[in-house]
Amino acid sequence: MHDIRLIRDNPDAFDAGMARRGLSALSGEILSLDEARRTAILAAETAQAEANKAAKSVGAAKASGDEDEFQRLRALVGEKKAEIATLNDEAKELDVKLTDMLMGLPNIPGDDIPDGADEDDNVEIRSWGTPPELTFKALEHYELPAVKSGMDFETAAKLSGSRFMVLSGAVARTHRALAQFMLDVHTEENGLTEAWTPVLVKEEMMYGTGQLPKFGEDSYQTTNGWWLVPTAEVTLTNIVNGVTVEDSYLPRRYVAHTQCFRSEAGSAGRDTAGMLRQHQFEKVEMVSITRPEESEAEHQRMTRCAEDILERLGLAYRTVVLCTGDLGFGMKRTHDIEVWLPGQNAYREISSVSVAGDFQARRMNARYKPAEGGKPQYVHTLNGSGLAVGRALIAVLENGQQEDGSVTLPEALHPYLRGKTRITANGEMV
RNA sequence: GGAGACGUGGCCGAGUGGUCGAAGGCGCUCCCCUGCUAAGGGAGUAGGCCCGGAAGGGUCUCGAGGGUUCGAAUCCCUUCGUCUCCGCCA
Repeated sequence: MHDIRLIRDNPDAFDAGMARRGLSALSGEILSLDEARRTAILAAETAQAEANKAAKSVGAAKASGDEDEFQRLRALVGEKKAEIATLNDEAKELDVKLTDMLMGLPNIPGDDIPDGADEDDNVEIRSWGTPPELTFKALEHYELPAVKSGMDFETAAKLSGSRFMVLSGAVARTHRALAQFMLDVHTEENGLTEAWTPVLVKEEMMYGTGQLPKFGEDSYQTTNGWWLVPTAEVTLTNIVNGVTVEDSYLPRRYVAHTQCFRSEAGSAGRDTAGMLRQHQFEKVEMVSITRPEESEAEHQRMTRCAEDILERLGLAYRTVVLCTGDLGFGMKRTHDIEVWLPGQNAYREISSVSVAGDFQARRMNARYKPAEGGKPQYVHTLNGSGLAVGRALIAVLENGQQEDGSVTLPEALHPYLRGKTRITANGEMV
């Protein structure tokens, strides 16, 4: 959410920021609403102050035995009551209106990110590794002989419908190994704190990180009002919801491995084959809570943490910075990391690492006490996948495919597979 | 799920209708005293919002929301959470 004071102080800069998001100038409307709100608050509080003053005198009048004055003041406060209620309602209504408006507006893109309409305008900032040169026609993951028996979409469709999968045998085990591997690297070498969180959350938390109010269709809600998290960003970031932490708490770096649930409402027909885009998937998610001055460096650090996983797995990738048109609602800057998928002959997103600045912190009211003293300040928040486990599985399978139909598994995973190194063409792990 | 208890400032803990944003203690900050890692004395020590150039003032907040009342931390209702006992359970 935006700071109304900043909009007041510099409406043009605000409008310019929104313009980069393709939104028309809104500061005029916002500021007139803000002014009406403040006028109403002033009126309500003035009336309240008068009533409070009289109410305080009532006791004194009673004590001094001045019955007339006592009755007069009683009546006065009684009269004020209705007036106050009306003024209060008005002020509250305007305040809600303003908050609703601000809650619906996206974050202002960072100065350094490219303008653009869609993903075609994203800019590559680095790449690593080279796509394997295969002497045979590369298959997609679900076509691989080694995978066929371990990835069952028909049974999944029977159980749950489309965009679900059932994994079994060597494929299921590789999937599990990947998640364990990522967690170990992040906790033992990248300095992140492991967390385990709910995947059902209160509605308020979805507002905190920005899924609501605008993107409710993308997620699932239970009949009693819980939301299924589309990413552990929701739980990990909202750990500091409503909290003022000590300076020493920062920077705080979490990593969690959770299920994620997405309706994929807007992507009908896209990536329907295989397990690239599912309603339920696993992700190892990183979240950092930082001091404001640290968040930019943290964004680089977190991006490296994600890239690190791919490098250890020997998977070629490229990292792009999203242009304004592709940038998520609550983010200032996002790095997408795209892994090479031989079966698609393309780089596909496997991680998205973003810095939100104080945008989420304002929504959550998450603050810290600066070491140098003074008022509490909003923290900055960042989140990134490290990595999407299902997609990592796809990448490992496709990049390891051999001409004989078997799959060679990355060395980094061998310890997690008790020394097994490959999946044979008939789906056996050996 | 049933029965009961509780939820106050950084912490502990008073406070059952008025002068309580809230005693006292601890902690912390500053100052004084003290020739030395002790003791003592004094002052200060929540946040949001509104007005104001500032100083300062107003308002709200005693888990949250609503109500009773001229007036609520104190009474009533709802709700969330914690604890104890019983039941159930991965």
